[in-house]
Amino acid sequence: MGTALKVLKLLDSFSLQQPELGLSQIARMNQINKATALRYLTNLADYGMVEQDPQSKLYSIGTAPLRLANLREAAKPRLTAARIVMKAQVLKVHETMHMSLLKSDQLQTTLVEETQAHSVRISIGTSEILPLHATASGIVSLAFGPRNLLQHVLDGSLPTYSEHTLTNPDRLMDLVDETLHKGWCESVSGYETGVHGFAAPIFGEEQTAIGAIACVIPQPRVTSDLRSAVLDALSIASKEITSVYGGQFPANYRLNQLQTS
Amino acid sequence: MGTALKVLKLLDSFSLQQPELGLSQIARMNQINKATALRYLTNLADYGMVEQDPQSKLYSIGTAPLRLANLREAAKPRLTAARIVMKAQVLKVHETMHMSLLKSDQLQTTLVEETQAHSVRISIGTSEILPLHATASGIVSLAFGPRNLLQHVLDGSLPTYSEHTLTNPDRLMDLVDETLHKGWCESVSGYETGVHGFAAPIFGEEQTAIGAIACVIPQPRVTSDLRSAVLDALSIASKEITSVYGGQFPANYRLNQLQTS
DNA sequence: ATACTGTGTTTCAATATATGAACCGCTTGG
DNA sequence: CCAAGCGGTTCATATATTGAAACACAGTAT
Repeated sequence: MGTALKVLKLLDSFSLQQPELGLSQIARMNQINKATALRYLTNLADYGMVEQDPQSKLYSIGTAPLRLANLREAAKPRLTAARIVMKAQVLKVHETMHMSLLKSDQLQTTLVEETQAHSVRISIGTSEILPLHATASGIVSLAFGPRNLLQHVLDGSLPTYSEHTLTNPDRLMDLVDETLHKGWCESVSGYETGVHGFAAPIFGEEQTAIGAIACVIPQPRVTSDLRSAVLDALSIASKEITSVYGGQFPANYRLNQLQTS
Repeated sequence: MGTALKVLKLLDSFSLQQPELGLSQIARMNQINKATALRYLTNLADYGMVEQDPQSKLYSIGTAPLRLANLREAAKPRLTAARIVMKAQVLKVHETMHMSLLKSDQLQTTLVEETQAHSVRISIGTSEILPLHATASGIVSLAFGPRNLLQHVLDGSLPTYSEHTLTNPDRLMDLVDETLHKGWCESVSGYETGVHGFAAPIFGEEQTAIGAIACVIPQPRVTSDLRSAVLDALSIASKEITSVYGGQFPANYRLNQLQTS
């Protein structure tokens, strides 16, 4: 492994829980010599990747990442990058996918990538607001999103959209729990009759989902082979779009293919 | 110079004008061997600092900076970091400073750091909207901000706030031109009588100001020594806050102490 | 067809660079 | 008052970096 890569990996020492670290601490975490750690950090600081508080001597993330992030956003906006990821997966599973993002309490459809493989396909409009309790994307958002969101939905009314819409708070909680364990969610005709929805979370800051990536399929086409392919696609898209948004997966998150229930 | 720093400096090859670069191009720009450039870029790509388009083989900024920028923003928000910078300068010049940011067409005061050194000092409220044509911060924003902003202001009315408010579009243009050359602006009683305002730009994406940092002083205290100290402070604050916002100075920008006119 | 010029990538001996144990000065706490 | 922790420095040793040359490939002009 090159020296430069080892230097860059020091950046992974910093986290939301420990945004500031001392020299010896960093050396211990990465199992490198203190002198080496100092040289690494000096290199990072020279470029602005980290900065050091003159008083406390503690290191933290610097301003260079902000500059580079601005540059990236200008050159390759998040939405564009996310769309590219989705296109690739749609070409693999031949089913329509959409991405929705949480705007305060609402789940807003932001990107839709329709498959060209079938004449019968689901059409969703951009900017559509999805009900949190009645869609796979919504359930995923409740399970992995901000803590207060679930309570807020349970406190409100749970409108009925189809005969299969979950309107019982207890059963909704069960589904959220199951989703937390599986890492993904399947909604069977919960929003529109005859439509299966599969969704996986998109994470922002560690631990919290900022939205969901989903695949919607007309019921007759759903087979176990297709389900398996869709989950693979969602797993990849979830990872890559999370990365495109600068997010991080919680340490314990995994998308489990096999249904454990 | 350490290898790691040389590797990091490759990131400076990318710009808004050239967001995608090839291997040979990068090697030439940085005057390093092609093989070395490849190793450097591989290191950067392994960490996600850059990414390579599989088809075109071109490199661009990757997603790691987004992740690190999120982390930094969570740990040390821009506003907090900017306030720290301002505090340090206020302690040096013993005069009140404020930072204002452009929100679409309006210049909104966002941070105020009052000096404790004088009993007579200017008080400004946060969230105050500053007139673009009548304050030093406003003129700086017109000079270095978005292209259409100046035209928009000239098209509208220019309200009078004091007997010294600039209401003549031609003289306003002159002041903007002068500000463009000097890199800073002084407003004498243009907004409130008896108040001198000094301002320098804060840049976001290259070439465009996102706001201004200013120092406001009661007229009787303004001396040439103080003016000189204030300009030094503004120069430093302008640089550091621009950096804290992940911005970059235009290549030709410089804050000129000596008034050339 | 053929030679030319530009890619990106690989190899390997020469050498410049990174490494880590020991040490220093300092602060903290028992 | 000593011991243990910290951040930072030194320098001989060892290891990782370097760059010329050669490679395969893709256009482009001869």
